Amino acid sequence: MKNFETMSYDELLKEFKGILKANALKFTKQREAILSTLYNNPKHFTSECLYLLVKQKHPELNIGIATVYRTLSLLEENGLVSSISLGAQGKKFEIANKPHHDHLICSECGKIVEFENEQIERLQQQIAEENGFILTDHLMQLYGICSECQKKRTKGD
Amino acid sequence: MKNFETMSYDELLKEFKGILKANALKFTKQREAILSTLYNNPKHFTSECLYLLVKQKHPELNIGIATVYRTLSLLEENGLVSSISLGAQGKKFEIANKPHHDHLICSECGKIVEFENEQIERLQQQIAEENGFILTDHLMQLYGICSECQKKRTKGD
DNA sequence: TAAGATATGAATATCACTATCAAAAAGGTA
DNA sequence: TACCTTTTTGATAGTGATATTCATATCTTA
Repeated sequence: MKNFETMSYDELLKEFKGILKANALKFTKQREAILSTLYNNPKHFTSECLYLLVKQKHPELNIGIATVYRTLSLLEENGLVSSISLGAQGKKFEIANKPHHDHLICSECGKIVEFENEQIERLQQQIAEENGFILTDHLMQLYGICSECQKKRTKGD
Repeated sequence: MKNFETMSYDELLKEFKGILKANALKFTKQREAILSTLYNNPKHFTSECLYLLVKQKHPELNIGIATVYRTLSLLEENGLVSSISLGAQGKKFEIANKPHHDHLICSECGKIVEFENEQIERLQQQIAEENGFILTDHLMQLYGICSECQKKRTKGD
C-alpha cells in the first residue's frame, strides 16, 4: 500500500480520483466535502460528528448521514482513512495521511494520544512469523487514566 | 485480581458463588449453565453463539438471549470472562482461566491464535508512563493470513 | 448534451444489544 | 416446610448505530 504520510491535499485528491476511476465510481461534491473535511481536521471523528461538521461547512450540499457512512466505508476500504473501535464510546475515523501509529486512550474522558513504537512492531512481525501468519495489519490500543483525570479523581473524592 | 489460570471448574464455581454472595445476587441454573458451557468449551464465543450452545445443552432451561447478555456482562465485570472486539466479526467472549494473552487473527477464515509476549507488555507500560497515563488494560490484535489460507490462495488462483 | 450509469437523501430496515415488566425462582427466616 | 422478600427470568419492546431501498439527482463519456 501507498504511504500517505507526506501527501498534500492535491495529491490525496488525485489518489482518491484514481481509486474512484479504477472502480467505475463517480467523483461527487459530497465525497470531496467529506475527504477535505477529514484532511483539514486531523482529529478522530465519529460518523455522526463528521456528518455534523460537513453539514456545517457545506450547507449547500444538504448532505445525508447515509452518504457519510457510505463514503467512510469507501475511504477505509481503500486505505485513505482508518478507524478504531472504542467499544462503548463508538467507532472513530481519521485520515490516513500520517505515519502508522497506535492509540493510548483514556477510559474516563475518551482522550486519544497517538504513539508509535518500532520495537513493538518488530516483535509483532516476529510473533506472526512464528505462527505461520503473513502479517497484514494490527490493532493496538492501550487503555488507562490520563493525568488530568487522575487529578480530578483525587480532588473529587 | 485473582489469577484463574489453574482453576478447576469447582474452584471457578466457588469463586463465582462468592462474587454473587458479595453482591447480594442469586445463584441460578441459568448462570451456572452459562459458566459451565464457557468452561467446557475453551473457544471464543459470540453472545449469539453461546446462547445457541447453552440452549442446546440445557433445553430444559429454555434460556433467553437476554440472560446470556446479562450473565456475560456480570462475568466480565468480575473478571471471570474476557472479551475482544473483532470489528465486523462482532464481540467474542472467552473464559478468563488462562493467563493474559493477545490474539493473532486470520482475516480470511477467522481463526484465532493466542499468544503472550512479556516484552511487548513492558514496552506498553513504558509508553503509558511516558504519556502520564496509568495503564489499566490493553487490546492487541494482529491480523494476517494463516498458513492454511495461504495454501488455499496459491491453489485457488 | 443526451444516454446510461452511479450517487444521493429520506425513509425504512437491520443488527446487536438493553430496558421493561409480569411471572417465576432463589434463599433467608420461622 | 411454608412463607416472604428480593432478585432473576423470558418475552417483548426499545434503542442507537449502521445498512439498505428506492425514486430522483448527478456524473461521465460518447
